[in-house]
Amino acid sequence: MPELPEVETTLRGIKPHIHHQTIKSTIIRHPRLRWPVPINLAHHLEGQRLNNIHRRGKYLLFHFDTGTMILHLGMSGRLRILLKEVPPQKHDHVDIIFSHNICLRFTDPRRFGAILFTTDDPEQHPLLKHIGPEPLSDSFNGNHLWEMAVGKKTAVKNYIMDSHIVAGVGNIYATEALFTAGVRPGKAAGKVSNHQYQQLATAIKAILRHAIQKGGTTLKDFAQSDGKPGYFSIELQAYGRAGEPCPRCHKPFKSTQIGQRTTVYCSSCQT
DNA sequence: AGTGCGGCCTGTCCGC
DNA sequence: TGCGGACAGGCCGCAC
Repeated sequence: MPELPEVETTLRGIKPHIHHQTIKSTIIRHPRLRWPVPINLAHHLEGQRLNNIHRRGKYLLFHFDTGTMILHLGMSGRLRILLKEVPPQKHDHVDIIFSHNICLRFTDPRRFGAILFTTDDPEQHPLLKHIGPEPLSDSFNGNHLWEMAVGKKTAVKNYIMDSHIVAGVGNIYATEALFTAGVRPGKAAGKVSNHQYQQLATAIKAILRHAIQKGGTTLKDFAQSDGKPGYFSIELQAYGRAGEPCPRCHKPFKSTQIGQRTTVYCSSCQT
């Protein structure tokens, strides 16, 4: 499922093919995503030149003179570049075709993804307005986590997955970062020490950077025509390893539910 | 205000 | 082998 590194890799994969290109047509086969795809999306896009694309958290923002298309991959969404015509498959919901006949295809089996359009400042859009700092920026650090956590009783894992605290940390990398930093995921956010938050911020940055770097090797996959997704996996130390021995202390990993999400941790190494 | 949980979806996996 | 059910998951938006 796309986490921030996959979204960043998607951005890098598609951008060279469509940057500064003009949209010829738009095909919406299935408008029922997380929210309905705007009926007038084609009206906003057709004839428009793509000025730029950038990422905010797990959102991709496509900038045009007429406004901004906001796209989220949800948990099963994919974007591909098609260099030639490829018959659409079952879950290929939206095609955006550029004037040089390159197609940007949005595929999403579970339809938790979203495609929206705003004519206003996208940073002021309700979905983006209150989002926290980018995890790889300098404004995200241990002090930020520490300061925002004062008095919070929610589990630290929920806390770092809250997009208002920091943008784009999902279940997989939250689990991994908590393991790396030695922080128990169920601990109340307000009870985590400043020292642990420094470790945690460092771990979040490191794992995201590592995953993005790994993703760089798969960029070519975004322009494949055979439908192979351009995603990748890094070696995960804790996520999905319930019952397996902790690589540090060899005690079996425990599994629990926090905020209705599967959480794996080492009861000995994470305190 | 802060916190927790319901709901949207479908592919995959498991047990019968 | 076929089928039903549980599960996974991001994240908004509601309810307490």
